[in-house]
Amino acid sequence: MDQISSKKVQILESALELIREKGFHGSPISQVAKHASVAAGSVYTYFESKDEMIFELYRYVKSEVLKEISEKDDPKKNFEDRFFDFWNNLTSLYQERVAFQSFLEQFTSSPYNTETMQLETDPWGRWTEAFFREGVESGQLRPLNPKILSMMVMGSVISLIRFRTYFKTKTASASQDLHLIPQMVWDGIKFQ
Amino acid sequence: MDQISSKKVQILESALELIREKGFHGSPISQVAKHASVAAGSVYTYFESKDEMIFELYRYVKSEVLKEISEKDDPKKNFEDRFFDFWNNLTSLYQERVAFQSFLEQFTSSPYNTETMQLETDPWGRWTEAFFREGVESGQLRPLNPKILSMMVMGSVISLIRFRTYFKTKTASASQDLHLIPQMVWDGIKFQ
DNA sequence: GATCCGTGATTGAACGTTCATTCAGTCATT
DNA sequence: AATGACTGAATGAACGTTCAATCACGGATC
Repeated sequence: MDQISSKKVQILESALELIREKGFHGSPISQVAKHASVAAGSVYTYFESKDEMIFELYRYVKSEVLKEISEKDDPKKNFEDRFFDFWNNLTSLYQERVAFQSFLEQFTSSPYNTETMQLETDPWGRWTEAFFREGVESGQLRPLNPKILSMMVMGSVISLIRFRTYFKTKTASASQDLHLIPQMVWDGIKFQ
Repeated sequence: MDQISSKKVQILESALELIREKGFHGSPISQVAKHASVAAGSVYTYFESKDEMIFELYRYVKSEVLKEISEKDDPKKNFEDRFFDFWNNLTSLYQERVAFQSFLEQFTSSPYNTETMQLETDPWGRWTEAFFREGVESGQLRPLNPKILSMMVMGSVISLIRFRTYFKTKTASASQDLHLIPQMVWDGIKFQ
């Protein structure tokens, strides 16, 4: 019953793709609707306003990321392995679904990301926090606030993806080195 | 002679502040002009269009950051000290001038950040790349492409600032741990 | 010193466009 | 025939940009 109507998802996915290409201003409802093969007016059957649509898109993307990453995590492994799984799964996901990463970045740095929005219950945020807390409690990570560890790791993932996206063509040499990044991050956060 | 007209700087600073508060859409030329105490039409004496104004703002902010950071760097010190100076100076700068960081993030993740824009000669980008190259060549950093090292460090700085901004009030405990971040980053990138 | 003129900067109302949103009408299903 | 989903043209507000009018000021003239 928590099933989201398929037309609603169609609209969200259409908005996601458009926003990746053109940003928030470059994505009028008329275009979003056209790409989703519905009429402009229909968008308002599913969302109160464009703003509300974008807030729901934010929740949607984070819930998709959570679904994907949490289901591939194996809590029975030791934490170091789980960390590299986490890293690889997240970078692959962002690589496959470029619009996820692009939308999240745009949203986060935009004024949509109000204080209210940040205080909203955030399953993905709580999951990552719990993940890193386990690392700390099992003694494999530095004894720091898991929010901070999480922030550092996520920041690196984002930097990496951005790097890959921007420097797709040139600097083939550099791309060799990219494999070393998760190790560097691990060396930074592990218990020494 | 390369002096930028003070009215032009007034407009840029006004736009910077407004964009930090309200983002690109929330910063119409009429408002930018009002905050800069000029008429809307005058903006077009200094910039061809709103887009061109935003591109110039991007160049302006990066040149200000370069000026500030490069003048405080002391190449005579050993690289580890220079790294911590770099870190502290950059975080302080972004803390003092919140609009710099906010604008750069919004710009980078927006469609303004076209391929053409990225190919433009970028003194700040070249400076940081040279900085990390020196670290590699002096044997104090891991032998990686300096672009990648630069990216990792900048990503962490940004994450830290974001963290500070968003979690200003709550989690006072966490803020103790924030001091440890540059050390963690250094442990990740130093030659082991 | 007072007055006038010319020039370039500055103004802000007006224009045309784009967009979010609405709603009267149409369609599909039962 | 009734119901509810769907449509897309119409509406009005907001915006980027233009440009005729005004202003500020330095020099020329008396």
